[in-house]
Amino acid sequence: MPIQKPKGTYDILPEKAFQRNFLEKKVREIFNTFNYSEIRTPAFEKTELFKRGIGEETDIVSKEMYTFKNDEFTLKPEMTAPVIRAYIEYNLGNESPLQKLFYICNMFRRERPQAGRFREFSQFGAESIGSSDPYADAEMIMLADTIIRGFGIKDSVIKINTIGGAEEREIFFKEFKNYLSAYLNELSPDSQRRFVINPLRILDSKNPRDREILNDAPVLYQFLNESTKKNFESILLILNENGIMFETDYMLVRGFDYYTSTTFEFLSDRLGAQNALLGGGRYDMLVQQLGGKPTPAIGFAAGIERILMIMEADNLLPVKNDFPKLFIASIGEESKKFSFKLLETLRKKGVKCETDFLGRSLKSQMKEANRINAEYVVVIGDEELKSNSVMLKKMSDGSEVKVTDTDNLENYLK
RNA sequence: GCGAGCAUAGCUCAGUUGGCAGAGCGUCAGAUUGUGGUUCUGAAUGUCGCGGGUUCGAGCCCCGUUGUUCGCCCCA
Repeated sequence: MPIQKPKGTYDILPEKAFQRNFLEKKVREIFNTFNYSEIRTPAFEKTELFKRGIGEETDIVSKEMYTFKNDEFTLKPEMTAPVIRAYIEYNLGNESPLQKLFYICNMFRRERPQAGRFREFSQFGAESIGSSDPYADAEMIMLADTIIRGFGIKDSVIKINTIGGAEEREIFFKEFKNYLSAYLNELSPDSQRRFVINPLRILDSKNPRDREILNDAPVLYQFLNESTKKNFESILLILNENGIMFETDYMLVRGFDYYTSTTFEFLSDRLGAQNALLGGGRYDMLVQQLGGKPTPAIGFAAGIERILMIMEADNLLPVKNDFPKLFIASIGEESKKFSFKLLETLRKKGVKCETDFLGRSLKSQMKEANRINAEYVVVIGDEELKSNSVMLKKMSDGSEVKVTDTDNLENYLK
């Protein structure tokens, strides 16, 4: 039995690699325009980081992490905790009161694979650390919006909510649980479980009966402080003033414990059962929680596979088109020697070119040149060696020109 | 962790009540010996996912197993 790739992973073959490079290049350009700088962190971290950062009770930490070496280390399941760890470790807050960082990297979660869900997957994301200004929230959402629209994705909907701070939520939970306790038996088994572990997640339930019950439930927003609400209103106003289309959704909840106040998602209904293309929010307590000074921060992460999925469906991805400029065909040993030298000379000058390595007939070499979409072909045979000149053929129209200055062949490859 | 579907050539897939393993695309070669694309001719490539069972006979039926896809959960 040949060995296969691990479950939930994928190989990126050349055609796909080309598309991902295209996507990453575009993402980098936009991050750069918004003055975000790239940060890279190790593929694995101390397990403790994620336990403290994401929350021990979350599904990810409790059952989806790839942990090894006596539970000491874990392949990163998300990027915010590692970025904040580095922020604290290198005192980046001292270097500058506002750090704007972005990343593009792979992450690991031991989930059952599904449409748009993998065990090793890629995200790009940004973290803006140091500001609690509503304009920082707005910038983050506009940055995400610029990237998503920049890809030509049109039907993604932005949903925004605020979930307040821990104290505000405590008050809400009291009322919320009180209300739900009357319906406890009617709730779905999942929601009954959530009732104990993480009541906030019940707001997210897809179960129809759960949704009915939620219709008359207390709304979190009403339990938030005036300042929290005011801040949220400011963000919405700024977005409006800048032409960003969004919907507020008081049911929007996110999976990690570190979120406070603003949360947002970019949704699409074309991702199978998954619907989030991008998700993020404010996490004003995390830096402190991980041992740093109290520092407000906000960020987002976007699923690259999910974005590619939509772009593929909408024909927004480029086809690999980095073809060789020249194919050098040769006939016989002597000419092969000469051809190989010519190949090397041109490559040193930066010309993308190719020759035959299979000892094939001239006809086959021509076919090969055509197959790889070489723009030009030269045939090197005895005649060419004798006359020290070559016929340069343009494949698109079959036209040929005689070139005697073979040392500077690149000048004729227009 | 739970549920459902699928597994035949490199790719996409046919395969009849159980009776010789197939097509299209791709790959390779040739169409008078130094010029591609179009066309024509030909060729190679399969443990029918794997292991059992039923049967004179299994790609097809049954059981198990692995992989995969989709959904639940969760998330990007």
